[in-house]
Amino acid sequence: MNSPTTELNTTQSKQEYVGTDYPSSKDCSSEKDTTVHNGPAGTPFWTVPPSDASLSGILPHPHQHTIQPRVVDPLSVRFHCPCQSTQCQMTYPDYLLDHQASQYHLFTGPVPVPPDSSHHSSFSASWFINEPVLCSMMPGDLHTPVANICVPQALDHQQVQEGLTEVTSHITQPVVCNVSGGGQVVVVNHCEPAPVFLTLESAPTHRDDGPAQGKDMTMLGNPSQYHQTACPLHEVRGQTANMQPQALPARYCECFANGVMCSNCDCSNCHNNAEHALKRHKAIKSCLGRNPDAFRPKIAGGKSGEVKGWHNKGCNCKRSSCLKNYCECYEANIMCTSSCKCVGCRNYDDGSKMGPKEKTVKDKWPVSVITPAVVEAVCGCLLAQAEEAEREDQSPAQAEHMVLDEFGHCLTQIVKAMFKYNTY
DNA sequence: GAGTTTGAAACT
DNA sequence: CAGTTTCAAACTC
Repeated sequence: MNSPTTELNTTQSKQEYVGTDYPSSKDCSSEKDTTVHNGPAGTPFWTVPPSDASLSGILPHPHQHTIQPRVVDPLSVRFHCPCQSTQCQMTYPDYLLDHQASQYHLFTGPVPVPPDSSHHSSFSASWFINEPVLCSMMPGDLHTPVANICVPQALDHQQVQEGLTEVTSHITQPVVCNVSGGGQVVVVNHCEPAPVFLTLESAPTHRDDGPAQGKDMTMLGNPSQYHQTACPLHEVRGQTANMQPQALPARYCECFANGVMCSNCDCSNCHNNAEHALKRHKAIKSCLGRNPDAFRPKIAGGKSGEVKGWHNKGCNCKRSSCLKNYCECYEANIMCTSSCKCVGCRNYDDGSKMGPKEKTVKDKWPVSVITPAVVEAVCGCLLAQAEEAEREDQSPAQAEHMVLDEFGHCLTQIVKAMFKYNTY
């Protein structure tokens, strides 16, 4: 089974924080935020209305579009929004996203554009996917926020290109991006309390340094999700202190693998830092060339509810029965699925966990997609549809029809997702 | 803390 | 794609 991706949004809401004004530890899945924050230049950070607790790709919403990628570059895919509506604020024609995906769904709420923001229009978009979203922009279009990144005008072309390439190389998880009119770029991780800051100078040495000052396009990922501690001592194989390596270590460094630069690590002769941005970029490119999923989180989905997610590739354990932390599935506290190629697996739910003989892959634990989050999302969809019917002054019968139609869409998506995950 | 086991990732 | 190598983390003592 391929990586079980989903078009279902199981994340219930989005939070947007400006600067350091974010909670220290909150489960974003429980958050609802419909307020409008003021950005540094008085530009509002628009948040998405609560009806966004929706299943992506389900709502026939005027601001929701399925964007089909068109390959432009090995590192990026250009997306074209089909929306021609003036109501939709996606006024930027192109979206450069993660090349790994074949299809993304972009959902935007009605975003009012301040009258003075012809260039730096506030733009809020939530990528309802459990896939990495890599944002980039079009060369030569420096002033146009693309895929929710706003580039300060002070940057020269090369900076922008290099910087954004860095950005595209490191956002390896779903993010909600905000665009400010003042030049500060704030990318808010969908389920992390701390924003992921894009800055324009060399990276702060520690994430706690707070928001960067808007000079460096180096991506400072929030490492907490994938990297709780600094990466351990590692040295590039075959590389001595005197040697200039051709590329960064393409493996074994957790920071690098997670798409973040080393910070406060015990690395020896580390090149995974802003100082070696070019080499780092080359290494990233090289890695992606070999393996497009190289910077993809291993564990996807399952932000809330009983199902914690799934392993994108599946484990390959042979001797641990998938009951030790050697097993990535077990370590992530998830059960093995048909994606796994493990031998003698006992990491499945048969009620006893004592299965003496290996089950076939199809007997293994099926990934449930009907999590509480999904249920809630469906309810949100139905409610949004009812509200829309009300706004449009539809008759009760017509409103009922719209809601039922929406429910049918939701069910279709759920069934699709179930087949996608479980490969029955 | 040292040595062993294990499995992911890179490499061939 | 399969086998091998390398590595770091998990585990054991």
